[in-house]
Amino acid sequence: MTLQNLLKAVKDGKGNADLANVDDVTGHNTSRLPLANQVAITIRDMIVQDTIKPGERIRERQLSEELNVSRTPLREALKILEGEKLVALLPNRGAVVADPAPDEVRELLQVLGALEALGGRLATENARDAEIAEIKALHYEMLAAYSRGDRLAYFKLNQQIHSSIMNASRNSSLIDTHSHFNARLYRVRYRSNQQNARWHEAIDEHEGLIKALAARDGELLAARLSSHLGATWVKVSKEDYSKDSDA
Amino acid sequence: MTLQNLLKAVKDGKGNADLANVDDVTGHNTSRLPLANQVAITIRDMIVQDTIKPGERIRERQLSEELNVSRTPLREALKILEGEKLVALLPNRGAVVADPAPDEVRELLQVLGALEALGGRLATENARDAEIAEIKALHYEMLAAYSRGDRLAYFKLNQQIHSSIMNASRNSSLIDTHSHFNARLYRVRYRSNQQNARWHEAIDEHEGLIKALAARDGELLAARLSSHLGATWVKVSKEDYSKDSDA
DNA sequence: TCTAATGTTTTTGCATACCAAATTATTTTC
DNA sequence: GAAAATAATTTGGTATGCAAAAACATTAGA
Repeated sequence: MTLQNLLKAVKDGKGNADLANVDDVTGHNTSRLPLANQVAITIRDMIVQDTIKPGERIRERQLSEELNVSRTPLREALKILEGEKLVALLPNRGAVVADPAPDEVRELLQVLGALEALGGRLATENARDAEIAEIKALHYEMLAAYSRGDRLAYFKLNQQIHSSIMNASRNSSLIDTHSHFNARLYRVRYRSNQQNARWHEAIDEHEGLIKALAARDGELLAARLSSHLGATWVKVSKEDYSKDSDA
Repeated sequence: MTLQNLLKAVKDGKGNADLANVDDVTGHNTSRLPLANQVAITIRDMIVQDTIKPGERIRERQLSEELNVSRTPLREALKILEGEKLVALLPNRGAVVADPAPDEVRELLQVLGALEALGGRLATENARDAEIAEIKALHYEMLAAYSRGDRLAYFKLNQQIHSSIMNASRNSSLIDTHSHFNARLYRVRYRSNQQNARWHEAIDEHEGLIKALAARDGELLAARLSSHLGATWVKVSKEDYSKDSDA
């Protein structure tokens, strides 16, 4: 894409066409966000979706040309992502996509477990019946995906269920932090989902989650959520950590 | 501080004297960090220590002159702090120091409680005996401060105890996130500490914490930590939320 | 006197250009 | 083929310019 197009697009008033200028992952409209934040969203998506791979360098001049923004907002975006630990900024050596070591993944899963436990507890207090019904519905859809062997659909529904539980907690700081940690772990869990052979244990665990939620048993749900994440670590840690692709 | 001093200090070669160029709050040497990060540390300290007050506007030209940095790294710093929710960046209106509503404080305390609960549990597993002994020692110092009616010393020791427990968890992601939330709540808790009349309940609670830690009873410590934070909310929520000073 | 409309000044958001220092790539030398 | 010297690139930071938005001041009008 040339500068000309860009200028035109920009003049047209609604932002930069190279930055999917409509919605981000969470469905929010981003076109009126500061450019740096839009850029951050774009890069974040690239990282989470494995478009740029862990350890890969991000060259700011190059990327700024690809996205048709100047270095200034791009550098700001990188600072944002550094704060989210999705990139590491090495002094004088620029940005690389974060590549959490197994130990760090274990740590992150522990924290995520604690966050989800709290979220679960709060959800049993605050969720509306309709929300619980919807989560149940997602659960059945997930079972359907499982039954079909559709790992991708399974994975996405699984994520959706967990997010929905968090949303039902009504604690926006918690929701935020959770999605933050989730982003850092997304790739690892995606890969784990593709490789893992012990699918139906996870299904059983999920069954238990839904029951605890339906019964509005906060303690039980909290306990199950955090042990669920513990089990995730067991799976992840047993996997082949060597490089490969397929996103 | 004048521009002149600044220029001189900068010329002297080792960085910017207005950015306390040696150590930050956590005792780390910052002089080789990127300027934006140094600036972020400086502003963070100003916010936490109430040098700039909640709701106050941060004018980037003015502040960049005061700190003797250009607008670019300052803007990057603000993006960092926005990610930490210590400042809010309003489009076309710049930065204001975050001013969490009571509801948000409640949310944050819940999350902090969950984080500390996890930290406590892990600490009972991972702390060395010497660490526990040190935490006990801090506890007694805190009692001394209580006995003297020295609220400031009490407060700082209290913070230190909680941080020490988190450090003993050996989970660096957790430690990070905790200190992050702690920063957001620092001001509120400081004020609460100054105003609160029910000092000795807190002392009792602390007594319980230390016992649970010494006994390496993870569940108990976790439970007590999170209810301790719950009690903090009860205190905070009852306080006078209107403006005033004294930091 | 308060409100509203208008004009002026300030600030923000972003681009561009420039440069030193550090890093990386390439060549030369042994 | 490794090491050293050299060249090319990249980063980190400054400075500057400028359009658009917001804040502020001023004046006019009910």
